[in-house]
Amino acid sequence: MGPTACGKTRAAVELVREFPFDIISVDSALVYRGLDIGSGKPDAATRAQAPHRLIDIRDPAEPYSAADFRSDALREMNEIVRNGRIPLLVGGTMLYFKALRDGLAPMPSADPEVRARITELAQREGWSAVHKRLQDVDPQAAARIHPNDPQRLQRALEVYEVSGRALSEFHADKPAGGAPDLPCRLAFVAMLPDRAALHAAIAQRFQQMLSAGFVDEVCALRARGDLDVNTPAIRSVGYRQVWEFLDGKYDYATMVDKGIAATRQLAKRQYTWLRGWSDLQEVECTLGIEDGNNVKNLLKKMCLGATYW
RNA sequence: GCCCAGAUAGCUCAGUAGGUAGAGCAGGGGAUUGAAAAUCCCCGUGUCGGUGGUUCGAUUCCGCCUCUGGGCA
Repeated sequence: MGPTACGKTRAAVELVREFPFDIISVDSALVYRGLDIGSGKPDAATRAQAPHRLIDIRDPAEPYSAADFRSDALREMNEIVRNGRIPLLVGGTMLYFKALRDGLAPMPSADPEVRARITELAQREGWSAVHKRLQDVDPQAAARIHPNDPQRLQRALEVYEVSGRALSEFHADKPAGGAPDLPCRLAFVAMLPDRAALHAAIAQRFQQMLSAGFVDEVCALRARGDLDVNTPAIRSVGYRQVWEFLDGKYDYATMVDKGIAATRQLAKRQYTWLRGWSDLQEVECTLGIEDGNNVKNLLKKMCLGATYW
């Protein structure tokens, strides 16, 4: 695990050379075909050397969710374990890691029609109306979810509309102690570089993406005609800013600044997740080529000291 | 060289009829159950360009200086 641009892929590629690991990507943007440059997707040569599962498994117009990830990842993990190998989950989407570790309460999945109805209500009467309605059907969720948080309000009301049952009840159903369906034990290792150093790496990488044709990649996605800035895939860091630049919302220099800032903000949220993560092994991360070795050495130590596998 | 307009938070700027100032963005902290690279919450002391003067008190008014735009030569 680690924030964006910390060198997870590079380290993973080194690990598969030495350990019997098969890589599973834990990344909500890499699942989309056609989001290559701007998502930092490992290139063909890298993937030939170190195959990644759960990359390019969705069209950008299709939704993907933490629940989808969980079932996909479990399927892949089972197969890898059956082959006598070890799953190496690599990525920065911390909710996916959490969903995998703790499980998710069994609940109805997203329903586009219900969502559209709730959005319509919000447009007509404001999100406070949605919050009020939620207060009637699920006071517990209404108390927990901030009235300004449209995404969570919508989801909570959606669950009720679809099932007639409160989101909070579904949550309460989930047995504490989590996920008995994992095919192996999980060990969490994080790369957490110095923040200022990461910021420099983020800026450099964004420029590299632009040199590599990021804007053209977004042009190609726009040319399809069925995507817009509200599509989850296009809301990804960088894609949204390039898209809005191409819309003429701001100039190129502003796009670069906003893209880099959005990436830093993503990294910040990833740090927040990881600071609170229990049983986390932190590996020394200097953003250099030696990081792969640092991870290797840590894993060897963990093998000696505990029975992780 | 002359005239005009600026100079206030990291950036863009607002403001103070004279009582030492606040927005947006950036940044920091946090939350996170089928959109999560998403969505949301909380956090604002800074020689108010420098220096003299007027004043009980100046970032605010006045003079000079410096710098930055724009105009005229």
